[in-house]
Amino acid sequence: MSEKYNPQDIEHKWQEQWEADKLYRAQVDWSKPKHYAVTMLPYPSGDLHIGHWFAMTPSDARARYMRMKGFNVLFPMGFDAFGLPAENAAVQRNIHPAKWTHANVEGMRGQMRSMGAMFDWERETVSCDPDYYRWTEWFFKQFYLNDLAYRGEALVNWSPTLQTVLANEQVIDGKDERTGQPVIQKMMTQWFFRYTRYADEMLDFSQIDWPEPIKIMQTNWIGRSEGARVVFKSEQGDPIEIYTTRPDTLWGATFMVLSPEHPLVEKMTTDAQRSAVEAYIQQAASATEIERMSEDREKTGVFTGGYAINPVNQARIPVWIADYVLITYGTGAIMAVPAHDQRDFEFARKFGLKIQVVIQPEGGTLDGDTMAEAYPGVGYMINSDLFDGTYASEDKGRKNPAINAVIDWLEESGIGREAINYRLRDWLISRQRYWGSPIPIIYREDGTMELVPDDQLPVLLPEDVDFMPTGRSPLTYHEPFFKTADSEGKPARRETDTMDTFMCSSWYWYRYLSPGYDKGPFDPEDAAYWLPVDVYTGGAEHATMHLLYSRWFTKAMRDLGMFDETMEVMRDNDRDPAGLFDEPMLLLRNQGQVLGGERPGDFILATGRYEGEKLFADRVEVVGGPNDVPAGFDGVFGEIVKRTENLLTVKMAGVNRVVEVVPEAQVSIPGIEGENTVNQLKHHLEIQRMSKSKGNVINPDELVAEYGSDTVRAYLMFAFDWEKGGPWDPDGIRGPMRWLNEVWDMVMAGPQAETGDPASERDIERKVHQTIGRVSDGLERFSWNTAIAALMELKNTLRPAAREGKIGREAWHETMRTMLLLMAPFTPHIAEELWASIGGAYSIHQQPWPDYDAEKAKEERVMLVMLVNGKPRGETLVAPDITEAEAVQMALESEVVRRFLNGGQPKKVIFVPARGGQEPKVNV
RNA sequence: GGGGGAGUGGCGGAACUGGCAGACGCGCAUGACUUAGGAUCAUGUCUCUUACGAGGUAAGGGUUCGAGUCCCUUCUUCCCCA
Repeated sequence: MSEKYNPQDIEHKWQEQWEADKLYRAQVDWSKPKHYAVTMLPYPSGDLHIGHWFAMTPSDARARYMRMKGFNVLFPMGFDAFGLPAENAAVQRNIHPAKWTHANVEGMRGQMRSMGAMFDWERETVSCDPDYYRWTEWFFKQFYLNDLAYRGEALVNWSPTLQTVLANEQVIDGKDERTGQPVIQKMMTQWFFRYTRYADEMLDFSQIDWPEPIKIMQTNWIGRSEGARVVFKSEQGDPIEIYTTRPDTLWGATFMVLSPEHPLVEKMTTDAQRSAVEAYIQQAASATEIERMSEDREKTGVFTGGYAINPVNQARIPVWIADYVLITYGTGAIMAVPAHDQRDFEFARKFGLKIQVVIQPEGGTLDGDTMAEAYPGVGYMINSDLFDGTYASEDKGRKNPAINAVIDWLEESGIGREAINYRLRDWLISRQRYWGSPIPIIYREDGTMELVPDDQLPVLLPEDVDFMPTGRSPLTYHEPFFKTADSEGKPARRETDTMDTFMCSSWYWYRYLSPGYDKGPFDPEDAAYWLPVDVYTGGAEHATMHLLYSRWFTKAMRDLGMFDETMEVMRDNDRDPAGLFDEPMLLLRNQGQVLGGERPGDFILATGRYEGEKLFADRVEVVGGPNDVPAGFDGVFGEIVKRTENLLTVKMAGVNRVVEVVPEAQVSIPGIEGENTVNQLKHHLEIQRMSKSKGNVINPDELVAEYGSDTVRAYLMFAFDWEKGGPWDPDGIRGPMRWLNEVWDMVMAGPQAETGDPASERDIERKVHQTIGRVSDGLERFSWNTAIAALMELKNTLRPAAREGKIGREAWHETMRTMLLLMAPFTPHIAEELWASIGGAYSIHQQPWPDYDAEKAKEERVMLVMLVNGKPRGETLVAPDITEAEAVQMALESEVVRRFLNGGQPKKVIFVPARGGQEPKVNV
């Protein structure tokens, strides 16, 4: 027996060899078909965790497979390097974000090399490098020059104590995460991209193969609705435009509701109502939009004292303000039709407003005074002048006869017009942070603004900055940065907001193509060959953000002519560019998350009132462990094993106890100053999801040191449903470890006989071809676990046969060669080493993928399964291509079937022919 | 609150268009070899039943010759908006 399998001896060796030979450098080669595979680039948090391996190594396996299939494969890697954690580190540890980030990039790049992936490191891009963000800024300029970027008003999180804007992540439960100070919602001027311009096009997925849930989520996120815009007038004559999806209910509008932020509120408010209105506006400012959209919430609102005229029937209706109307959706004002809209109904009931029925269900007698809930359904229009009797179906938009007729009439009479509305809002890209790409804008003394000229790009982030622990961006108090001059040399102020990091990640796969190129974001010569991205892999959590921004970006680039040159080069090379620049990635697949394994939960002390076994806790304290329980403590204490909302399951003396944390409970969490809330407790107790702060990290470096990279790769691809992910099980890795050990021993042992047993060799050949089919299919379908299961099965078949000398020298070599080729994408190092040991030519990764031969894979005899009423009753050996007539006859004549039919006649006879590796079946 | 998933042995999971549920692996059990075993090898491993057989894919209902797969109701759970 040869030496034992020791991954440490071979993995590093081959990684260096591949690197030295530039084995994975991808070069444009028009004579070969290309394959551009991208996996989402990581944020350089400092530590590569198992989740990165889970996302990247299967993508690598597939890229390797495509290469063996004959494609010229580009598989690059980079870092999404701007973002808040670097700034937090700067405040907490007094390290400059750039330094922190680059150190992390260094470290992670090194860790990533141990994956043995075929990343082309010469194409690495790091989004915080000036060489990269120069082009992020350039994109901003192009969007601005083409009316895709503009300045507008938006609600932001404003801290009155700190006098600064906070990012959403910095706000928890309406308070600043760090200081616990209250945060209010305030309208401020921000930069936007015209996201909704491509809303309709983004609803069209016909050109891309993306997972169905992603398409549904994006569709709902865009939220297209059809309806009408109608102009009401205040009694003073000011127009108040509203948007409605139900213009057929206009006659039932008995009041109007404006968002508290609506510009007309002040003018409409009467003196008598002024103080109430102002108090309400202040109260509304402290609620977040998510809270305001919640339908369960008790409706609140205040009468302005003003009235408006309903343009369809001249009715004088009161105007209210309420926080369930959002300034950022539609027009910030609604007509309220309480009879047919549930939220309006609840509002009207609460404040005693009139409810007027205008859609009557067939044969029904709805009455506004007595109805218990809004009736949004089907019926005939009533109390609607000339439209009385028009049928309102359940269809939306123009398909509904009532809506259709009313829209026509609104347009004829000039009261309103047909309109499409989107839930999607424009993309707010301003961030009040330091560590992001600067916005290349200068504000001049006269109030106008100008763009920073191209030859001055990038606007560099200053390095000599101090971070104050307030959450305020240092750019706002760094004079050398913001004090500048305009094109005429007059004093001017530079924009101190930076761009959303989603901007950086919306175009990085273009930069990979030519990372050093300085005449544009990418070189058309490279782009013409590689684009578009053929396969994109990453987490589904990016469904409505990154993946939608990316589509918008590509469409905008296309319309601004940024691909024109690329298309020219394509045509020069006889490649038709039609439709290739409408979408960034043709095929998308998502992996799930690998969760941390078991770990000790947080230990808490809780006291309060008992109801049976359950404790309603009004005081909860997070402590280090059992040693921190005060003597004589009489509440519930123990480890939290589970948390659902504010229900905690606490393991106390081996018994699980349920603790409900009441909303006003007094909570204390070490490390978070001031008075803590239930929400912070919830936040703190995210016990499952893996992250460094939660202490249940699986460190891939340690696993690699113990088992080797190939085993870790194989385990990650084998033990999970890739799309689902799941908790890490430290024991399961033994399976793949044994597999590789046994493969190693088997190959190293060499052939045990000069000539083998012909029948066994035929069986082996069949198994090999079945395996080629199954492994290829698994790789095509992103079903790594079934592919590896097939390889394990092959090993299980080969090993005893080889050991017993049933495979002759020649067949043995042929079989092992094929098996190693099939393993190469998954476990590249051991495949290379064993390949070399049996005399294969370097490198196995440059060999063609084995051909599948269906004839060789075919079984000679298969079981015919005979079922009665869907239950298997018997089986018999037949030829795989048995005809229906033969099979049916065989079944009907068989003893088992006759016995189960019990002399009766079959209701129906169904024959299912053999297909896809399954046996033929007869059901009677 | 809204949106999207997922519930299959002790565990991870398989079952591609409805067609023998539990492939492959972990764990476990029994035996073998060992000074030893967290090594290796062999066999077994959904439940009930002596057997014939019956039941079984979160719960309940439906469609079908046939349902883990399709439809309806309920429950649980994870993710995203955060």
